[in-house]
Amino acid sequence: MGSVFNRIYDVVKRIPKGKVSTYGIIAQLAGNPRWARVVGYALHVNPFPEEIPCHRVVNRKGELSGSFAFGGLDVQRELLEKEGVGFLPDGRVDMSKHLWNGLYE
DNA sequence: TTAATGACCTATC
DNA sequence: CGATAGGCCATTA
Repeated sequence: MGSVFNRIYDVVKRIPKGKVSTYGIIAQLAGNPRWARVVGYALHVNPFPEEIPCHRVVNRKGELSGSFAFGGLDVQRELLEKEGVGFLPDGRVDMSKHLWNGLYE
């Protein structure tokens, strides 16, 4: 297909287990740092939720998305915790420890 | 083709 | 620190 969406999906698929990433970083890895919103839209229409780990994608603050299409924020939180991702008392993801910047897999 | 939309981000008050 | 405003881009109708 070659569209931007596919690039975004490809990047999201590369997120290692136990790591999380932000829309901005994914956009940057996809090719353009200004595709943050496009990333959100791409995941919103997520055609293959089983292959695209959108639960590992959070916003800049580390908060989980409100319009999560998997089953709710609780499910996403459990999935992340199950993968070893730590959460802060605020209910946010510990970005300083689990943030994936695309340097490794 | 034009206009509208959105799971964002940054800067400013 | 919280709230507000603006910008940004591809995709859809």
